[in-house]
Amino acid sequence: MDMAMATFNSHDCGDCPIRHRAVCARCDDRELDELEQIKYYRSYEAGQTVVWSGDPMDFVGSVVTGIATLTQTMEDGRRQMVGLLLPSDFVGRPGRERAAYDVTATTDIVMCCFRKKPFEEMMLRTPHIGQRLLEMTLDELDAAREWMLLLGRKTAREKIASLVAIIAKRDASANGAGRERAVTFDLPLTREAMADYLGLTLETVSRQISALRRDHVIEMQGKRHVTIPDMDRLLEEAGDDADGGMLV
Amino acid sequence: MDMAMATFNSHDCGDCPIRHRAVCARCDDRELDELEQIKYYRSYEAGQTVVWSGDPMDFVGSVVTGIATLTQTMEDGRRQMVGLLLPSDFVGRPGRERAAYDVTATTDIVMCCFRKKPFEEMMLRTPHIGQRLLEMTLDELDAAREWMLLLGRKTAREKIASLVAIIAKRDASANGAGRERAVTFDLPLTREAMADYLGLTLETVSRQISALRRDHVIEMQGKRHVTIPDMDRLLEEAGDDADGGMLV
DNA sequence: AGCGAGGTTTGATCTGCGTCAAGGCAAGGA
DNA sequence: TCCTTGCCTTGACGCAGATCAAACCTCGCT
Repeated sequence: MDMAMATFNSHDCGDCPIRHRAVCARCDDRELDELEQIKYYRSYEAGQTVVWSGDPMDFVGSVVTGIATLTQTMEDGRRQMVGLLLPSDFVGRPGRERAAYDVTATTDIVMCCFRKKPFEEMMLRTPHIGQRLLEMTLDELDAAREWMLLLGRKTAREKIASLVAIIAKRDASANGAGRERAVTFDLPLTREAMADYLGLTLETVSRQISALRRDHVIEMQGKRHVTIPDMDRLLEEAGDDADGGMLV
Repeated sequence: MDMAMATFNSHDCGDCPIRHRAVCARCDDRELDELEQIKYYRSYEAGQTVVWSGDPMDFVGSVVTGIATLTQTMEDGRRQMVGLLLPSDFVGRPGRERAAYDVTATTDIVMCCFRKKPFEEMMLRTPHIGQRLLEMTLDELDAAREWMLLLGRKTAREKIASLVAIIAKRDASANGAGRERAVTFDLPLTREAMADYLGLTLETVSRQISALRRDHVIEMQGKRHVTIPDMDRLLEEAGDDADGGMLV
């Protein structure tokens, strides 16, 4: 853990603690200086909307701390979350002027943003930024496709188990955790947000969480704090293969 | 239409008729020559598997003619299609050695492939290939997210209408068609493949197609050939906003 | 302490789609 | 010509999850 923090600090891009996983991961000092010119921070409180779908969006950026979501809404109000943005995830698309989705802060967040125009110009001059962005986009595409399997074919119980497993995994890797038993963390989403992510109603989410608790697949302290006594058991409930389904 | 064919031929990459939309879209003559060195064709018959998930994959490439699918399978056999590959769509991921999904030909197909290693090297030397690949990947990501909305929130009827609309649209743009009424085309998928795409069973697919036919949203000649008397009506049934939901 | 709001849980009931089962249709092979 | 095979359609029935409804818990505010 101490090691991990040390790594964070020695690799910052200006003062972003996420540089080693972000778009500027492979930039040298000169390039970081150049990015610094067009960089600024934005912060939002839990519940605030960062951008609305269809609005002009003149920046791109990464989440530094906190959690945001990407959602799509139909005219009659049905909502589907299409992305969960955890620290170091990238938002915005070079070459597009308007946001395609609603971006909402579900906890207080800080984002490290670059003005879009100069960022695009720099991308053209600095191929490895584009390459890094391609890698990140391909990872996102894989995540989206894993989610399609979940939405199309998994049962409500499997959906909940999958979501808990994913948050546990991301949380563990963010905290540099190893192989210890009894993983523990907070659910950063309301029941309603989970429902929007999983293609369920909030009542079904609540019932299935209760059921998993009753069956000792998860334990809960209060409504948000989760402990996982046996990660393999959880992954089995999620219907994933043992390694969690992701090729690296 | 004649114009369109002329355009195809004057832009070929070697003899790929899809060059203007493929990864080599912005290559100059020297670069095309270089690609030519590492290029070869593969063809498969309807029903054949191109690669199995987890198998080593030493090439990347584009579909030239025909239609292929990307599917994911759970251990108990539940299947979800996660991508539909139409002519000009790209397959394979630079930087990964094994396929993450099953790739299957649903019609006879021809693919234009590049050996992966030299392609990756050329990508490093030729930034605009990577940029083009990024554009294509971002488009795929948008398509995947639109599909997440469909899988998570649409009814069976809306799912079928959406699928028909998407095939109609892709087909129309491939054939350079304009704004004429009464769009007509073949469904390139079996009922079972549609079910795998839509997160339904084949019986439900069949029933909903019958229902849309009964309600004159679509007309059918035989089991595969479709005519759409009123595209706006179809899009309404699909639950999309008028323009089809996609920002460009 | 009392109150209200947002989030959560739980119960009762309904329904869209899955499951199981039986046939239909067209093409190809003997 | 008949039989097989693959694909599609239709019907009957059941269930997982949606919908409607009520109440609870935990804050923060007055």
